[in-house]
Amino acid sequence: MQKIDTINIETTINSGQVFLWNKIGDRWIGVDGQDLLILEQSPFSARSLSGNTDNFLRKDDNLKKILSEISRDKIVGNAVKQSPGLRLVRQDPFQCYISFICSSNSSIQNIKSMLENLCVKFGTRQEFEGHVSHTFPKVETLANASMKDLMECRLGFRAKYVKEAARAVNLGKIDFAWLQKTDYRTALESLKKILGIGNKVADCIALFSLDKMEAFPIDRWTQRILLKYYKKFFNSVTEKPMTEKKYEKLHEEIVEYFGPYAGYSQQFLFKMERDLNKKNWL
DNA sequence: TCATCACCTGGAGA
DNA sequence: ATCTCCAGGTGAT
Repeated sequence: MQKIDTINIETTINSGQVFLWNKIGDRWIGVDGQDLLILEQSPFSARSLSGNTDNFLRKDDNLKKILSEISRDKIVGNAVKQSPGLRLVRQDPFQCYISFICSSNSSIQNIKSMLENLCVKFGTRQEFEGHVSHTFPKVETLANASMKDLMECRLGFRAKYVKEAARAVNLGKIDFAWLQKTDYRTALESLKKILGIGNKVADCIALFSLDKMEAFPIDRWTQRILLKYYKKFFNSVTEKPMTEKKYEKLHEEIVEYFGPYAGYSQQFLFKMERDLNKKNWL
């Protein structure tokens, strides 16, 4: 039985929050903004170019409190038991922002491929403990990238979204430090002004990089989960794609039901249902 | 406010 | 081989 604050790396990497990770031997190697991380399960070790891994691993979270709170819901409680060591990680906001813009109407493999292409074309080549990787592009680089280069990364119709989104950050219209400090609702409104960011993508960015624990991304999978296990609590949920208004209404009901750590609940539920359907991530 | 529909791309199944 | 459908959605009518 592992301690409550022991992270299970593979479970966490394969829970749908990150894309740029690869397992090489016993090591998980990942890109987080300008940083590279190497994680090993046993014996546990976490190392990075920057020297700081606590931030990424959310060492400041009170897991005991969070897990016990979200486990008050029986189904979430089972999901928590089913995926011991599953954690949220705190991602580089710009990478997270671009990643989920790229995620729209695409498959996991495809998203990963787009992001890898961006790193190779626009990132910095780095060597870390014998592994060669490319870091994520800097804001300015992506903001000034040509459409031709972006299209060569196979972004398809997302190329113009990525370009404009990067420009918005470069111009200061999007300020991640500020978004981190402000409240969930304000952060969401700000993000949704960007072309290519709707409710779902905004929620992913808010949860995975802006410390908004009440963010609860509702995608096709989450919707299925709500319909399957929580129909009587959220009677407005259907299998049809949701409109803007319905999404917001449902989210309010969700936070009311799941509480301030709804984002953590979502992570466990999502992982549970993906496993049930034998869907792997990376 | 809501329902349709198109959208780059690559992989899976018919 | 060729086609169709779909994948962690979103924007434009």
